[in-house]
Amino acid sequence: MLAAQRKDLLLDRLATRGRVVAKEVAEELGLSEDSIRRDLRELAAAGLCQRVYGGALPASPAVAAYDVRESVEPDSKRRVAARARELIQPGMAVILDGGTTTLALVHALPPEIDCTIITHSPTIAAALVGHPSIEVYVIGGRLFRHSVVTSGAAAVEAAQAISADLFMLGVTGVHPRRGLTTGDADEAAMKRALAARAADTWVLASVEKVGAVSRYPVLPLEDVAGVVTDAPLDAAVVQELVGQGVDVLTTER
Amino acid sequence: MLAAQRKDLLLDRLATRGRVVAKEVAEELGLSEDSIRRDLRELAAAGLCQRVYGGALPASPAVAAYDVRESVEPDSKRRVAARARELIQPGMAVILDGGTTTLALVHALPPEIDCTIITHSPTIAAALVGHPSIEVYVIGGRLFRHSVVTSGAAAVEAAQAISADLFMLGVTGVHPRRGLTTGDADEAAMKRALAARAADTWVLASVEKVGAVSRYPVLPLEDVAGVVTDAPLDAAVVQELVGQGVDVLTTER
DNA sequence: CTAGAATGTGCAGAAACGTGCAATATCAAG
DNA sequence: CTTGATATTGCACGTTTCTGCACATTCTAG
Repeated sequence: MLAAQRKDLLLDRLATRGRVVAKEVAEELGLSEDSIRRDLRELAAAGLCQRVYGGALPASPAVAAYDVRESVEPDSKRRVAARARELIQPGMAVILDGGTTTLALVHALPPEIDCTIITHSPTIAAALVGHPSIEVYVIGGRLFRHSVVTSGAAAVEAAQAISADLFMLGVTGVHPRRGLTTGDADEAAMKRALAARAADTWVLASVEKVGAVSRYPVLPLEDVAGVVTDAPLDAAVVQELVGQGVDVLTTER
Repeated sequence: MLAAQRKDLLLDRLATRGRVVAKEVAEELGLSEDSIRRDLRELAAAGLCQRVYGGALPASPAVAAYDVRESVEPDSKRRVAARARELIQPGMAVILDGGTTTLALVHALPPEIDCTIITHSPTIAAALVGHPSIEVYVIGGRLFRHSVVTSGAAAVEAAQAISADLFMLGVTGVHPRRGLTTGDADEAAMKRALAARAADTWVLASVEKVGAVSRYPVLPLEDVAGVVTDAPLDAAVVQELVGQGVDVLTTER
């Protein structure tokens, strides 16, 4: 086992299990705790994890991540959600991605609206209980902790069985040249699978996402109907998007 | 369980339940109250909580509004959950039914337990995000509002693809002659489908369910491994259940 | 006021840690 | 193929941290 491989494994474990115990990994890989601790020390120095007594935790704790994200730009998310809500008409079938912005969209929906919502996010599904006239369909599969959605092979397969008018897509990066990106490969594939099942895909991008780029590509900008954002219309990045023929809905009046 | 993780857990509990009782957490995590108290002392020193006799409260009183939720959750459900938790061993695959009792079971689970949980309840799935070492699998389908679980043909079909060691079943009626019953026909069918996928089915029945009968039959008592309840062992109904060969686990010591 | 529970402190054993060092593996140049 | 430089790994040892217990003290309910 190469040292670099081992570090990847450690990061992977941090992402999926939320922690690494030095003793456990050492035993599992058949080498000394010293080596594991050395790796963790280097990862921590690179800012990729947080060392604690006994092992390490994610730099941005996977569990806390969701709560923390909820507090990032809440006003911006609410404004984007309010604008995106106008795209949803009675009778439509809409796929909602996971994430805090789409959750804000649920809260922004009129309680009496009559439509079908399909989602792979347990959080979104639970939030929709308060809307009795909405028919809710949950896409099952393995739960991916970081953003609290189902993904993986089973989820993609389940997604093939549905079709919808709209897909409200959340990503962590919207960039004029790099397109739409997110932080996890499996999640990116799931988003693509969902986009393929909807007639139109709209991207919800609160202000901090516009111009950002994450590691894994989701879709090129040509494949979406447009972007709903809170970024000022005259910002350079927004103008660049418009210049590429992307339909940009802003919250400005 | 890492010490740093334990502090995260304490903060999480403070945020979601509005309080922490040192004795409870110590028992749950299987370590001494001293350690919990030490943690709480340090968190208090960092201004992250407020120590009180017996445990701690959130530092900011705004969060304490959730205290209400805690008090409406009947102790009976918590006791049943604590007893049922002992049936779950590391490495098992467990199907969790929806409902408040199974949700209490999730809260009672040791955070570091290493097992697989399969559920058709988005609420349960979302609650399990706090348990990084548990692999969570969500059964998709149409959302049935009353108890916030997926059911219907698609959900039953998805359930066929899984198998488990245990099924923790929640019903609204446990009766010596009428067996297990619930309030919705579709939901009853879903519960049957799940029971068929597990080696053993245990019924979680808080005190008000024992002796009650609802409209739709779920399973006969012969088909379950046993009942976990909070009802007194010497109650007539419980004796009648035992007389029928039902294995009854009570919370009495 | 009193009994029982919760608390703080000091202490000791166990576990984890960092550092220095030696053995081994890897690799490039000669 | 050999040699020397470099990196990796495991071990030893002294240090730090964590944890549970004992005991004296403080707090709360009745």
